[in-house]
Amino acid sequence: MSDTKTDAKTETEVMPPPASPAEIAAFVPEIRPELGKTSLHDEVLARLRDYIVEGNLRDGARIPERELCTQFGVSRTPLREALKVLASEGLVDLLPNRGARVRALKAEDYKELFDLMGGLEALAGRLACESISAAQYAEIEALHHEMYGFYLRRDLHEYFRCNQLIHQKIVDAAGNGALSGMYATVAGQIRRLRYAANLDAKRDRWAEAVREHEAILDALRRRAGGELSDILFKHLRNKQIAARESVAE
Amino acid sequence: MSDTKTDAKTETEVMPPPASPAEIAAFVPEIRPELGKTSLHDEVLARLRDYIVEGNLRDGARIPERELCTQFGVSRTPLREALKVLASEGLVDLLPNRGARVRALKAEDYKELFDLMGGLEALAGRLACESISAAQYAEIEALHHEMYGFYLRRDLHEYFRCNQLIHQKIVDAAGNGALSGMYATVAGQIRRLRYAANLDAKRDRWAEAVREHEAILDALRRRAGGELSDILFKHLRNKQIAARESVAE
DNA sequence: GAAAACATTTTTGCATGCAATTGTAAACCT
DNA sequence: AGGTTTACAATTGCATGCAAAAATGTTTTC
Repeated sequence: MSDTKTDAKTETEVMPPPASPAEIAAFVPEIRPELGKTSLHDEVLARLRDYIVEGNLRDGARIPERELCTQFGVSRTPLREALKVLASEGLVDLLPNRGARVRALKAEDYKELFDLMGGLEALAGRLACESISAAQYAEIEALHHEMYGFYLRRDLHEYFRCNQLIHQKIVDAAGNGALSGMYATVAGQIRRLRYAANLDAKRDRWAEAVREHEAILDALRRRAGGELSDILFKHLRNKQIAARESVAE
Repeated sequence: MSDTKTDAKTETEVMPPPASPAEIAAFVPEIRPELGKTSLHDEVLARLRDYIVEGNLRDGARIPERELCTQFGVSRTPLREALKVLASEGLVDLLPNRGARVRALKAEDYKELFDLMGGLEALAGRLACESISAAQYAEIEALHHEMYGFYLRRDLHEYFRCNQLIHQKIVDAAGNGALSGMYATVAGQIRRLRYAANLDAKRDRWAEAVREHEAILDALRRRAGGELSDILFKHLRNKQIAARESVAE
C-alpha cells in the first residue's frame, strides 16, 4: 500500500477524469489546440496577468500558488516563473518565504503611474509628429470625429472606447517598440483602477476633455511635437485629477 | 567506464573541495554570511544582469545555462527564473526550446531606447520642477559647477561621471518611484553601448553639450517644467546623435 | 565527394521531491 | 484566564529527475 503514490508517472493515453496537475496539463492541448505553440511559461504569464488585472484577486490578497496551479493545469515551476516576471512588472509583491500577494496600490502609487503614463504619452506625441503617416493621421482624425459623436449623444461607454483607442493609436504612431512595451505595462497597472464613472455627471470636465482632444488633434495635424507633448502631459494630469475625484465618489 | 557520471548524487556531510552546484551552494553561506537575507533568485538576477550589462557575454551569444549555474553556484531553477525576468526587461531573447541569447541590439533599437530615455528624462525634469527642494537643487548646481571644471580641464572621464550623476539626480528629484525604476532599466540597456569616446575630438559638440546643461540648470532654477522637459528631450537627442557618430568611429 | 538519413549526445522545459521556513493550534505554565 | 511554548501542518525555495526537442556526429547513399 506504499507503492500507490508512484504509479501516476506512466504515460497513459486515455484516462477518465483529470484530477492531478499533470493530468490536467495533458488535457490542455485538447482544450486549446489552436495556439499550442507558445511555451507554457508565456501562456501562464499572460493568463495570470490578465487574471490579476481583471480584478479576480483582491488587492493585497495572497496568491494561492497551488490553487492556481490546478486552475491553470500546470506545475509550480512555470507559475513561479510567471510570478517573478509579474513582480518585476510591479503587479505583485514577493515576500521572502511568505509568498506572493497582489500589489496593493495606494493613492500615491496611482499618482506616480498616471504621471508616468503622461510622460510616455507626451513622448509618443512628440515622436508621432516626426513619423506619422497621412493614413495614420486620417485614422486618428476619424476616431476623433466618431468620439465627438458619442460625446454629443452622451454615450459614455463608446466615448471611452474611442478615447482609449486614440491614445493607443498615438503611441503606435510613435513607432517605438520599447515605448509601446512600457506604455502597455503602465496602462495595465492603471487599468486596475476603475474610474471614468461620473464624467457624465461632471459635464464641464467632459466638455473640457473634448476640447483638449481637439487641441491634441490640432497639434498633431501641424506636426507640432513639442506642443503636442505638453498638451498630452497636461491632458493626462487632468484625467488623473478626474480619476481621483471619481474614485473618491 | 560509463558509470562514473552518476556517483555524485549522494549527500555528503563533509567534503574537501566543492565542485558540483550543490556543493558550491552549500559553501556559499560561509563565503558571504553577512547578506544571506535576499532570496537566491534575487541575487542571481542581479548578478546575471550585471554580468550581461558589463559586457561579459557577447551580443547574440548563447547563455550557457549549465555553465552559469556552476559559476553562480545555484541550480537551474533560480537561474531560469532570472532569465525570464531579464527577458521581460529586454536584456535577453528567449528562443523556444533553443535557450536564451544575449539580445543583440541593432542601431534602430538603440535609437528607440535613446528616445525613450529622452522621454523619461523630459518627464523627470517636469516633475522635478514641481517638487524639487532647495537642497536638491543646490546639489545639482554644485555638480554642474564641478562638471564645468572638468570640462575646462578636458577631463573627459570625470566630466562624464558628473554628467551621469546630474541626470540621475534630476530623475531622483522627480520623486516618482515608477519612473525611477523604468529609467534604471532603460539606462541599463543603453549602458551596453560604449560611446562617449570622441567627444574630446569633437570639441564643438562638447561645448554645445555644456551649453545645453547650462540651459537645463537655468530652466530648473526657474522651475520652468515644460521648458525643461523640452530642453532635456532635445539634449538627449543630440547625445544620441553624438553616440551614433562615436560608435561609427 | 556532397548531401541525406540516421544515431548519439546535449540541452531545454516542465514536474516533482525535499529540506527549511512560516503559519496554526493545542498543550502548558504562571 | 491570558499569554507562552511546543507540536504539527502547510507553504515556500531550491535541487533534481525525466521526457521531448535540438544540436552534433556518424554513416549511408547517390
